[in-house]
Amino acid sequence: MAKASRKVTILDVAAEAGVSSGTVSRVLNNDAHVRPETRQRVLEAMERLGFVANRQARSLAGGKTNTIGVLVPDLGTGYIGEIIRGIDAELSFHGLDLVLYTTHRTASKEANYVANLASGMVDGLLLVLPRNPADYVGNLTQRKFPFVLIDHQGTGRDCPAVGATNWQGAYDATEYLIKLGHKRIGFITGSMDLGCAVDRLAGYRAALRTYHIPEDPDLIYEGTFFQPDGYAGACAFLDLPHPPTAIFASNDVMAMGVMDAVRNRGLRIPDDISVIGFDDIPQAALVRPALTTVQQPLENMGRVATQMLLDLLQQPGREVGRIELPTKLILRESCRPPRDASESSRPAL
Amino acid sequence: MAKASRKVTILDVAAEAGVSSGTVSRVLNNDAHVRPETRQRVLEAMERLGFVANRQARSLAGGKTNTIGVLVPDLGTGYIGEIIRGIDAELSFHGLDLVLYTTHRTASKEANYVANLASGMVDGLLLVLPRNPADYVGNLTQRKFPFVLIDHQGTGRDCPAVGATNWQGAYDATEYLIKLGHKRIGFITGSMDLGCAVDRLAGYRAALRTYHIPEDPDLIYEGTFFQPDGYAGACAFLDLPHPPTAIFASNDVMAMGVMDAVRNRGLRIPDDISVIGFDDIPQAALVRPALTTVQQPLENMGRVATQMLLDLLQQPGREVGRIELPTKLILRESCRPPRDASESSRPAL
DNA sequence: CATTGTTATGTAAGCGCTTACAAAAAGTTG
DNA sequence: CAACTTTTTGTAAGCGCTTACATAACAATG
Repeated sequence: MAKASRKVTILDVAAEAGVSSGTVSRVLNNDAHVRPETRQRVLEAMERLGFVANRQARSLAGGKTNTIGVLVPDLGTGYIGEIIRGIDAELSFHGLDLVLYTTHRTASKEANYVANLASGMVDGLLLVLPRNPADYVGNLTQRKFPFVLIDHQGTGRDCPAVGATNWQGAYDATEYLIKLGHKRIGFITGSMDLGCAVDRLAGYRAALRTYHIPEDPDLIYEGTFFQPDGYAGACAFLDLPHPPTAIFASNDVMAMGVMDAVRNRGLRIPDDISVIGFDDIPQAALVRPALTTVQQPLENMGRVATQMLLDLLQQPGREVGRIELPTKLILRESCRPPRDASESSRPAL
Repeated sequence: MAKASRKVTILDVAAEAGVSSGTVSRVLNNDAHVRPETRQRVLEAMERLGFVANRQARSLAGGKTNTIGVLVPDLGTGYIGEIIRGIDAELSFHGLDLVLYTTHRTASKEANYVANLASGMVDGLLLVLPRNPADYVGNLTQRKFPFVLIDHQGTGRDCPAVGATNWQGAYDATEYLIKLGHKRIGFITGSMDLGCAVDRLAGYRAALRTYHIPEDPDLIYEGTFFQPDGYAGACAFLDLPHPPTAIFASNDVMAMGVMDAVRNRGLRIPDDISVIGFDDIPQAALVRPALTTVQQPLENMGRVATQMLLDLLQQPGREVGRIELPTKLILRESCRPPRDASESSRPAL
């Protein structure tokens, strides 16, 4: 008995089952207008011949690819991997394929991929940490092409997007440090061309304002989400005449760089300097002291974005806004009240 | 001027340029038999109309998909991400698409995907950490369907594969611990249905034999490459009447579980227990103390495997064997001589 | 039993492109 | 200039499947 082969087409199955190719196609597509006995006969013929449908032909003839394009800035970080895991799970569940493209953080490459993919190559797009969505969001929306942005803010227009409460997360983390008694809190930003980085900085600033702590520009270091920037930012802060007593980094990887720098200065965490990160990647719990961080529901973001996209596939042009999944402050061991804090200096609650 | 749209076909371009669709196709495929002036005219018409070729149609008519299927057991770990990064880079360079499938470590799902994908859906397959290649390797080889196994051993036949020197890597790591003075070295295996796990255990055993250290079955814990097994294995070792002074885990993720368990016992790394992992995923350098580990050239494995596959695409049926890329022991901070070691107890060099 | 309505199946055009083969055009040689 | 060769282009079948429409078969009703 022959196994799966390129040569078995619906014509072969039709001949084997004694029906037309149209009926074979109906069985393939679970059309209701097939008698159960006929359906069974066709399915058995498929099994006997080892028939496997040709996806290209189905896409071309049916006008659908059953494929979703996923654009990511790069690979290899746990952050992206967790999001893709959620995407992959949802797509698998719905029998859709995932085609992966890496933009290498290049805006022109991103726009180029989008233009190509949205021209019939995929049924929809998931754009993870997009660089310049303003370049193409208007066009996609006008054409009712289904897409969802993941972890993004800032196109100047309402469009399908899933993110986390970056602002609130950063506000909560800063507030927590303030309530511990910290009045000088260093902040290391992410890449400021990304909306999530902008929101986290804004949350930090808002918490300072709420508690009437003046913002000190020397306590804000612009980073790029990479570990060396955490290290460099912490060194810059510790070189100040009045160094901070706490450092809040915009992601866990940079927070680990901060921890390195603090230790290299012979200082202790959290006795001398408290540290907070953002993301709650698995390693945050593994470092010592275990990192206090703002947890992002990465995998769930992937899932929710995919579900949103699938809804859009069913109802093209439907109005969908932004969904923000809650962040959560995860308290571990990297924070404590500042050394010179006393009860009288605590903010009134 | 109209931009990319599904509606522009080669017929439109042919009309615009005043040639036949056959000529448009020749230009599309860089056929030599087109006059330069004609070619230019057609390219300009494509530009004017915003033509984008339909990939499904090209695949169906031309019999090639220009797509490579990549099967992985799961996502979210740095290990897989690094390999995919290498694959992605090579495929991008050659203008091929990457379609990603996750088998969720299920052998039947793996075999099913392979059967489907190898039936004209993709031009070739890259199988990362395959579960049961013996199920389908014979069929693929017989049909001259191009595939490459990544990080695999044990199909009982020679076939295209890229791996790392697991045996040598484990031998080197164990040797290093022995030379530090450790005589009781715990070993946590990976999933023993994977060849790489088998090789690592074999390398560990070989090093013990070389230095005449008797193998103690209580010092070998069978794991599955997941972090909880590292934790559980370390707990089992530390509960022994004569616990080990060092623990070598078959991958970094489990090594991090070991670190957790050691700390929860109030012990210090490396003062009380030395720890070694395997892989050198990015996170290995981030934990504290930084993990000594056997580095696998993950990204390069992805690259080399992809190059091998591209060669096979050009010459189907060509005989290709296994390539092993060298591992490398990366010394960091998680190891030191055992507490009771003295110079006289060091093995003679 | 005749009529009407519903379900099931067959037929064939077409999805967008490739490519073999035929025809036309261009170039070379004696 | 005629004959021959090479290059370029047009034509049309076909890749494997979908699906609109026509036809056949079956069921229900008066």
